[in-house]
Amino acid sequence: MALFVEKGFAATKSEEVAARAGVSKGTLYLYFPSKEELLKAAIRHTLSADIAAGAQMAEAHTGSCTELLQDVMSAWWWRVYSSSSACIFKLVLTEVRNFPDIADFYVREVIEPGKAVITRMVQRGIDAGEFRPVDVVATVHSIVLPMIMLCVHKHSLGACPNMEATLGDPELFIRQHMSLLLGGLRRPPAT
Amino acid sequence: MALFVEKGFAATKSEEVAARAGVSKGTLYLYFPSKEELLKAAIRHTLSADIAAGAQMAEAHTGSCTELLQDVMSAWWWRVYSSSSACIFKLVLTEVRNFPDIADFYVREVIEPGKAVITRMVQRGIDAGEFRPVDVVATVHSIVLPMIMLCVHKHSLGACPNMEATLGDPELFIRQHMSLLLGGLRRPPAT
Amino acid sequence: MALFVEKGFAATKSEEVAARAGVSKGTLYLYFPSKEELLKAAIRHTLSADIAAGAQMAEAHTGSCTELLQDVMSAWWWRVYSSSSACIFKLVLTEVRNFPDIADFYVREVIEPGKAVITRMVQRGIDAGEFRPVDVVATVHSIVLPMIMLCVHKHSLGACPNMEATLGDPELFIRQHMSLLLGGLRRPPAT
Amino acid sequence: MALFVEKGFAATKSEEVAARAGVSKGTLYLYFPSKEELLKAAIRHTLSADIAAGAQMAEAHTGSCTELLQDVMSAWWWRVYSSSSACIFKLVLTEVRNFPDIADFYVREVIEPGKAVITRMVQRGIDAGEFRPVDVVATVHSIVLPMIMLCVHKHSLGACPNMEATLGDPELFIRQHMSLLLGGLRRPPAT
DNA sequence: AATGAATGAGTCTTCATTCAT
DNA sequence: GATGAATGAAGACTCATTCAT
Repeated sequence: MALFVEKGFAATKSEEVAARAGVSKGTLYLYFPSKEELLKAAIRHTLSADIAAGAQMAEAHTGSCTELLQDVMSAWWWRVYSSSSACIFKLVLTEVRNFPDIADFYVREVIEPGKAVITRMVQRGIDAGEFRPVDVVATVHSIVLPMIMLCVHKHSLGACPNMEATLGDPELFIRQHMSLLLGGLRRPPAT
Repeated sequence: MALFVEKGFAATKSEEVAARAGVSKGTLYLYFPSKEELLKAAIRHTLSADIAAGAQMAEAHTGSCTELLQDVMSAWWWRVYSSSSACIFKLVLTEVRNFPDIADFYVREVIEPGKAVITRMVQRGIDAGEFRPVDVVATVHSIVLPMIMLCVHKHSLGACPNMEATLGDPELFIRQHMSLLLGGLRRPPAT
Repeated sequence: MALFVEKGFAATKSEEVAARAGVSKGTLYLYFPSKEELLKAAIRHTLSADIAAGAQMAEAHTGSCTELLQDVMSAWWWRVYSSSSACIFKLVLTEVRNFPDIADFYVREVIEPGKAVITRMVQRGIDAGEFRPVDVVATVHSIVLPMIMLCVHKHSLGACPNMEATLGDPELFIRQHMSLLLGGLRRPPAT
Repeated sequence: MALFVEKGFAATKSEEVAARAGVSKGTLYLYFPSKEELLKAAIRHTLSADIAAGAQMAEAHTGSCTELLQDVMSAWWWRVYSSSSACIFKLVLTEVRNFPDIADFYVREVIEPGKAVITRMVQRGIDAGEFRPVDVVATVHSIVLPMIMLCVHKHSLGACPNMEATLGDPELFIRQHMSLLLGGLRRPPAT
């Protein structure tokens, strides 16, 4: 993963992958029939339990929906951002046009479950009268797109020398982002 | 550009580039000393007047800052998203770790001018008492990161067969995104 | 051809072929998409005019059928044996099971035309009352199989050091072979 | 043997040989120091008793030399053609140039004993006044070369799909071949 | 004795780059 | 200026052979 994310699939040599894995070139081909299958296996393997974890965290939460989005979303995002899953986003964005099978898999395993969790949070807030009756889909995108963008950035420009600070402190930003969005989302107290 | 964005630098053959340009392989090397320089030239060339245009549109605007952000930002973003500049984001994300020179150039020519324009809009709103005294940098990121993400998506997953609709209608989303943010940004009318 | 015949397809390196042809490895792949296609092209190219020549020689012959078979067949065979076409037989025998397309081509271009020429000679002799009414197909095989075997031998055991003489003088053998067969073929003079 | 004959030495993988033998790759190397030695062992092992059998059959025969050649030769040939020894001819033809040790062995164990048996049969016929005083060596070749060619064919073109019938029925052919040769060989009855 | 995971030298094939025309 | 044939360094992949178990 690290090499594919850093250099891209085409620019990564199988020998480098083998070396990084501490085995020989031949050993790679005992376990994966081609470099392409190795990539797909790496992608599949990385998407561990992070999404399921988000759903669980959301279920377990007791409290207002505002707190739910503010606290649970931030915590979940930070977990993903800090983990090795974060690089999936850059990798898929980068390679999906050359390997279209990745698209189906990614949509099914990442995008849809991820959106479902957040959609439920937002919908719950609307149903409870805590949020204004906004367009749920657009709201979900307003919430997650910056989060994904930070993950992509971390493994792209943010991983270049002297570029770490380009987007500032990510954790702080996400808190303020959620706070700004919740400001627009919350129903104003009835006068 | 089209080929580099679609396949990535390493997977794009000079011969394809030549064919797409309607010249021969040799001709490419009359104008560019190497494939790498060709990439850099393509990136430099693409960043036409779109950023300057944003600044001008902002200067020319008369009206409230809310309208400024809602109307001018949406229009500017749409202009970029629809133009061939939109692919720059995906290309840079993809290639910057292999060609770190691109980083400086991109930060200097794209990120900083772009942020400056938006920062000025937000700051103006705060100074005018129209917006709450939020963290300006974070707010700018909340505004632009989804916009960049849509551009990236357009040339990545969104360009894969049967994936066009994954993020819904982008223009509609941006309007709702700005509206949600402005809801959180506007100072509540004093009671 | 020389290399494929000597070492076999699988044991011949494309680099050797290129070197023998006086070009670089890359140049080979400008003209042939793969080593396999190179083999097929080599086979197709070798089957020059030798078969047509046999037919012409047979047509042009005036004289008894005994002379026709004795003289024309020997001359034709010698022509093939001495030419670079002779190696085709060994090459096809060796490689046909790995590349079954070669089979159709070989049957169509070599076996069938070759048999047709000889069949006509034998049939003419029978029709003229010069030969006994033998099984024509078997007779043709009795004539040609030793001839082909000599060609195969020339490029196989016969090309090994100190093995040149294993089958004796081929030209002499073919004359005696034809003479023996004609002894069995000719109708005994009516008493 | 089956695999070496089918694909050739270079294109046969040791793993396939092991699988066909029902053992593991490692086990092969317990019994043979290298793939090349495995080939040589296979060749040596195949040449069982078939040649000695021919000599015995010839010795045991009582009757005219014409019958000897017609009956014993045909029977002997059929025995070889039908046995697994038949593939030796193709294998040696194919591999002898890459492994010249095979040549000596083959000449000593196959060619010379085989020729000796037949030479004796022909010579006996001449000495008995039954055959004309032909060139014995050439006659022996006229007899055996088509026989060997049929064996080679069986494991080459003849083993390709839809090519089984290319040379017709081999047993029938050999009988007619011997009959044709004997026609040329027999001394005409004195008038 | 038997195994099969691991190795890395060796091979086919690609493609950025050059240069004679 | 434009071309495209030629090059050869580089990379994916294979497979004979080894060796710890």
